[in-house]
Amino acid sequence: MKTKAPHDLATAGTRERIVRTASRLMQRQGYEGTGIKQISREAGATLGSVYHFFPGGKQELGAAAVRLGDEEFTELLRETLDAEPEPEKALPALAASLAEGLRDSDWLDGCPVTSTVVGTASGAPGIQQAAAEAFARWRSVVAESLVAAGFAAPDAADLSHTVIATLEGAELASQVARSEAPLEAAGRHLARLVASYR
Amino acid sequence: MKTKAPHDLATAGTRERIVRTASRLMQRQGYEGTGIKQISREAGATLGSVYHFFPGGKQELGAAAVRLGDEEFTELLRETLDAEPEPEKALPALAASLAEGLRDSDWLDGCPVTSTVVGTASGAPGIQQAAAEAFARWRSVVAESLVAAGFAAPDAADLSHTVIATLEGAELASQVARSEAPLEAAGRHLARLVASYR
DNA sequence: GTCTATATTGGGATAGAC
DNA sequence: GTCTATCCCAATATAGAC
Repeated sequence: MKTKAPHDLATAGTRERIVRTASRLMQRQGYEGTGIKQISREAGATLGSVYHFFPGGKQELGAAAVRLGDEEFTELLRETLDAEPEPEKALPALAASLAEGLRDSDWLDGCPVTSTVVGTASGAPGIQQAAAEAFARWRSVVAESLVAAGFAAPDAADLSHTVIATLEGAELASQVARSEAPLEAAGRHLARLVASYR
Repeated sequence: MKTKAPHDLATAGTRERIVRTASRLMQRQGYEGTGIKQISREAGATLGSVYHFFPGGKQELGAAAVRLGDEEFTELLRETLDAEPEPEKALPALAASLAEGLRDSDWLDGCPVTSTVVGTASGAPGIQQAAAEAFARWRSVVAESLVAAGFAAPDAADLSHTVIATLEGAELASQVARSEAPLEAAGRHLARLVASYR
């Protein structure tokens, strides 16, 4: 098994510092709006190191950044859904978590996967695929949680589509409006929708 | 009253050709991924004409592109909601319209407002504000339609948040997954959610 | 209003010493 | 693995003739 990743940037290895910096910058500025030179500078690495670890250049780095965002949100999903076995309570808590992250960053930090993949559909298949895998993984985490809470498997699979889509859309709407209202409504309405399948 | 805009690019004036081309390109490539030279070339205008009509440069043009996307989706919303007075039927129809647009463009044309605004939050306040106004307008169109269908005004205002957020998120999820499934589920679940407030 | 030419900056990417 | 220097090109924006 590989060495576990340290959680703070200071003690992380070069490769990991680069990926985390790329993910954070692309989350705020998008893929096209983020330069490799800026990433290397803010990660405290040289341009040579970036191309050493990512010979595929910016696209390979973007795909790695999306995969990191995938892992992070997967973890948040699992934690929140495990902490509260009733989805009717876990879903509003999840929406509140997202709202907190947005507000604490002054509405700058939305979904890192969405920010990175939007606008790259045409010319970066690796990034598009990494994002598709992220969405699919999140859905399966939600679906498993619903099944564990006693929902029928087909209902759970179906609902997982809308849970992820609604959270994504509400996070975007909250960011644009600079208001927690869309995420608050989303959490409440998702709980109500799920409850209607009991 | 001003002259009505022609609906095909060929007979449109220069300024309008530029805005429409910018909107279409930014929808596919994002704001940062789209160059002014590409816009001028594909619009059949010279660079000088672009800066003549948009002295504020790319940011002013981006804001105009977002406003055009706002108008277009507002129109689709009004048409669909007026054609079917029952929201339980209109909402799935709306989702199906979005899915059709995505599939017909080979999953390239998502929401032009979202594509353009994502990744510009930090440094382009005009674009961010135009997007905020678009989301607010769409919400109010949905809320008015729900009130007309007999829903209580507070419920309608509240639901309008989730209707827009879910459609946006599902359109994004469908685009990334290259599948109509997220939008199909969204339309069905929104109808069910709205029905629960009857 | 339209066009061409150009100034200037920064982008991604590479080479090769260490 | 790290670092510096550099190539090449595209980006936004401007100037000024017509």
